[in-house]
Amino acid sequence: MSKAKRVTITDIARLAGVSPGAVSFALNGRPGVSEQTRRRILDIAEQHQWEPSSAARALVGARAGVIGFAVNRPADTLGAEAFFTDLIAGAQSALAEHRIAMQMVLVSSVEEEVATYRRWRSANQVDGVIVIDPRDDDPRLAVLPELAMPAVVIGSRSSEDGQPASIWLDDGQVAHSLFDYLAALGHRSIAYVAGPAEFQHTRLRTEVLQGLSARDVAGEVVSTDSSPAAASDTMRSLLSRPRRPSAVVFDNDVMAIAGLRVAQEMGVSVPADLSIASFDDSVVAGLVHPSLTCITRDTFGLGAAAAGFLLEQIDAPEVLADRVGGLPQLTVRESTAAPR
Amino acid sequence: MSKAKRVTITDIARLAGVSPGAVSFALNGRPGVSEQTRRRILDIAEQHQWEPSSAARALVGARAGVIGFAVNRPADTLGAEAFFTDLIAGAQSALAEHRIAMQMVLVSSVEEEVATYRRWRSANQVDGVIVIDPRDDDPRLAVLPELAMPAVVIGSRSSEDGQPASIWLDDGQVAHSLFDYLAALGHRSIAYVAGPAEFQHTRLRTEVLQGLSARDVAGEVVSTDSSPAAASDTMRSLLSRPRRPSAVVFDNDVMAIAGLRVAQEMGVSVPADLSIASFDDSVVAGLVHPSLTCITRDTFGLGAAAAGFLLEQIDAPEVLADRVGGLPQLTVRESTAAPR
DNA sequence: CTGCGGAACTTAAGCGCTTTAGTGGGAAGG
DNA sequence: CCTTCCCACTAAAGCGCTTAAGTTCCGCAG
Repeated sequence: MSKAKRVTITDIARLAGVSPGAVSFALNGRPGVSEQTRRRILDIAEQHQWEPSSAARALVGARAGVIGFAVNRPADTLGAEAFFTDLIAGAQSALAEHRIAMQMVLVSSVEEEVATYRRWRSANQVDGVIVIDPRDDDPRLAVLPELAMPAVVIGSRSSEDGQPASIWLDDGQVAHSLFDYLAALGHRSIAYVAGPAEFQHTRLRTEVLQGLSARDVAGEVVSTDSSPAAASDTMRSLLSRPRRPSAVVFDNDVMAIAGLRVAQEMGVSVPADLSIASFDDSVVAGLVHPSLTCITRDTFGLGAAAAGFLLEQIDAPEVLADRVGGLPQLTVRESTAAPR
Repeated sequence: MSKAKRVTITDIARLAGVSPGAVSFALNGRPGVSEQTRRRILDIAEQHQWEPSSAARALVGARAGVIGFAVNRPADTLGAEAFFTDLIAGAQSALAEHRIAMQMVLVSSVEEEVATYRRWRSANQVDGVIVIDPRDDDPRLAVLPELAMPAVVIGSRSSEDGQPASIWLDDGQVAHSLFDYLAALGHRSIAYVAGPAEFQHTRLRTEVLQGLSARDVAGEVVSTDSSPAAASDTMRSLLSRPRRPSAVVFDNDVMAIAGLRVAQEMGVSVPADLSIASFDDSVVAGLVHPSLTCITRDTFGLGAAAAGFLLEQIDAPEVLADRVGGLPQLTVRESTAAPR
């Protein structure tokens, strides 16, 4: 097992009969070499399958060729939602063609997440980061600009000045399309089984539901930790009441499926006696019986958009205009109907 | 936004009144510094929140502090199965304490995967890789040793000499526990809706099923691309026959849920008229109605074990003994029963 | 008292790249 | 014919670390 000698910029330079500097210029598309020479160099590089060492690049303070993604969620519940994997897969698809890698790390608190960003910055380990689950008064949103770390936030909104650019999910509109639909069906008592209250989208959705009181719709919000177990418990207590809600909306598809099961166990017929819907879609949501009415978002596309946006920003840190991420749609399936 | 000057090994050396080399020795636990000095250096480092730049380390050929994970599956179906996310989450949990990051990249062919490994090696970008879905005659298994790239294979078996170490999932036993269970219930006609035939586990499971003919069990295998759509189609044609199988086993939970739905649509009662089971468990598998009998594997633990094993191997490349990864168990739920 | 071995450090080279400050030569301008 | 300028390119200095090859110095055997 001889130590495979790697080809370096010097080798390419020698082969092309130029200096390593010239190769660097050619590679990075900067002036200093003639078009003809550039082509020759690039050809030789390709022919010898040479790619610049990302370590060396990162060391001199140029691009690391990596973007970072710190996920702050309990590790064991990550797999339950398809959201992450879809998001990651989408981001990857956008990164792959640019030969950019994604570094993922699980953290267990916002503080740890911030520390991770600092570490990444000081070692020049990543060129930018994707941030999810923005909170009200989010420390991360202050740290990132301070570190001059390109970032894109996927979430409800941001856009105070000096905050990282964000892909803005119009959670208000999303909430409207679902809750309004239920109201229009005739539901006058709607329960919303939400995730942790500190997430911005939870607050937004809650506000929309409560705004429906103007239309004689009684909305009730239950905060949970987003676990299926919590969803089951909540559902059980909701259905044990003398006056049940006629529709229950869950924050994500797994919770909704858990809720659905409870309803079935308790002999409550869906959608005849109870409508169920979810703010997240997934393959299984359309596969269970009855299939679930959901807000369908192109999570894959969202990940791709976020990654693309991030790359743009790494290239031109000035441009900070927010973006709207895809248009979520209401997918009506079998689990919702007019109340009796 | 002044350019935040980063603290380097030289700063720490100066503060400790030693040379950078000494700091390096202290940091990496090698001889050359007294225990007393080592402590002092380490204290100062911590106090100034210094961590060595992984780029610089990687450049000199030492550890990159990153392990790689190239996933060769269609991007859009990744999210459907919880398997990946769980695996990744588990790996992360094992890596986090060692401050090792994981780099993930999606590839679309084995060739691309191999190319990725080569690139990683030549840029010293990762210290080792996790490989999944071993195939018969797998080119990856030959390339990795050639690259001297530490690797652990998660899969059915490997262990020809000169192949990377593997965490061995006893798919034979797994298949036995499920198929035997069904046979014991009295099923004499079992269909197995499998994934792509080139995966080793597919073959192993198939063999086990066919071995059951000795017990008068007629086994039938249908290869698919693992998509829920294929599962639905297969299920429909299976149930349209004059003589239906009395039990259908799916390669993963999403497929099983898709199959379940088809049965329900066609008015076939599960488990009274038909038993359904899956080789993969997930949260939702226990949540659908009827809940699914599954092989339950601690995927999270598997990821953690794989990552840990990989780290060991990076430290001591000689030790190559295979490992057995967790003990999968049969989780009997509502979807299986004795045939009429 | 000499010599020698080893522990505790220091020196300095070098990993593969980027980048700033040149250098040389040809074309344009006087 | 000489100057000036620009273009295409070279030279060389690092980036932050590791490591092989010293250098000191101290204790101890002879």
